[in-house]
Amino acid sequence: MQRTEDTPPRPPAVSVPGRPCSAAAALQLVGEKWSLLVVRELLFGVRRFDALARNTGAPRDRLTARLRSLEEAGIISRRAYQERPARYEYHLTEAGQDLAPVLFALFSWGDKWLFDEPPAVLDHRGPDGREHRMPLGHPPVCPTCEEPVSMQDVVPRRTGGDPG
Amino acid sequence: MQRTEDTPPRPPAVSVPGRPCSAAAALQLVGEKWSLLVVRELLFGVRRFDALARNTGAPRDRLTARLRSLEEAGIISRRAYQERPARYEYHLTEAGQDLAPVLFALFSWGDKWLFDEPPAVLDHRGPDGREHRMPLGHPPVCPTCEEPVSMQDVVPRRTGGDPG
DNA sequence: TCTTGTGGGTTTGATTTTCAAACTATTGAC
DNA sequence: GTCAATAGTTTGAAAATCAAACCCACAAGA
Repeated sequence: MQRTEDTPPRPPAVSVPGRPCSAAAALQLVGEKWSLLVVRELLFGVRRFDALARNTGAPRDRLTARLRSLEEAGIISRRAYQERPARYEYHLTEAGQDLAPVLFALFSWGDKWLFDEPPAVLDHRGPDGREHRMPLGHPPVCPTCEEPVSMQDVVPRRTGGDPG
Repeated sequence: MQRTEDTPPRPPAVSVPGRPCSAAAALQLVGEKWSLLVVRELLFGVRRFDALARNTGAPRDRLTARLRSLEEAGIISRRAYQERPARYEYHLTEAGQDLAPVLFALFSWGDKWLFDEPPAVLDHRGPDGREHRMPLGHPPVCPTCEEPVSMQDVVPRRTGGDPG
């Protein structure tokens, strides 16, 4: 299936087994091994195949497969940065950049539960150009009632569509 | 390896290939297929094997394997709720409950990019006991400089440990 | 007593994924 | 003419996944 030049990359429709759920649908596109690590590297600005392989640790053939499926999912785009010899680099689409909160949440959880001292910290470059440590891991707050959200108090409700 | 009654369930140490990173470490524990969907169901209060199998869509043998590895990872605990016949239910540990933000981020991304109308919405039961729709998907804001965070402006820095 | 149902799994055998390592192809630099 | 760099592909073996069938202890109903 060839994507024409002018088709805006947008994730395709997915169907999920079990409970109808956006998170499950999301995981169908980014839940395979290495996929989110590839997104992490692209978020950090890494662009080239070899660097992606080194920084993720993914086997090269798996990396190739993931890059293809992420591209098909509209999460990354591949573009040549030179011809002869053909060389490519990978970029996140807008949908791909929007995965940053997922990575932040994983960073935060890993920092809290898996390490006494985090193996790496994130610095944020603010609008003044200066960098400062970026703390992660503020618990989610319901923007409506402004209470911290415990999932105990969250109930999923189906919207339209076929009944289960 | 038997876990004694008094050992508090805490995720074990993990090592990751590629870039040293808490997110990668987190994915080693919850990145296998079905794991995060199991956590989702437990967050929703589903407790029993059969219901977990139905609601996630996981094959029963995979579900068994995931429940065991999540337990070993200190993310869930298994307890008998009756003997004769032995019947079990599954609960999230504190570490497991802390995965809620990861699921929220996936919900949010899926809602935004994969559906015109979300297949399910989350309602929040506030402290007054009344329920209201819970909007997801506010972009992350740096708590230090209070700017919305673009990952373009985030740089990972290694902390102590062996140099790469 | 015999059957059916429920809960929580195992087992089976086939398919699919993953893996590390070796290999290829194109080109520029020395 | 040899070397290195980039972006993969190929190979053959190991591991993970799958649907479906099976199992066991018990309870309820006929």
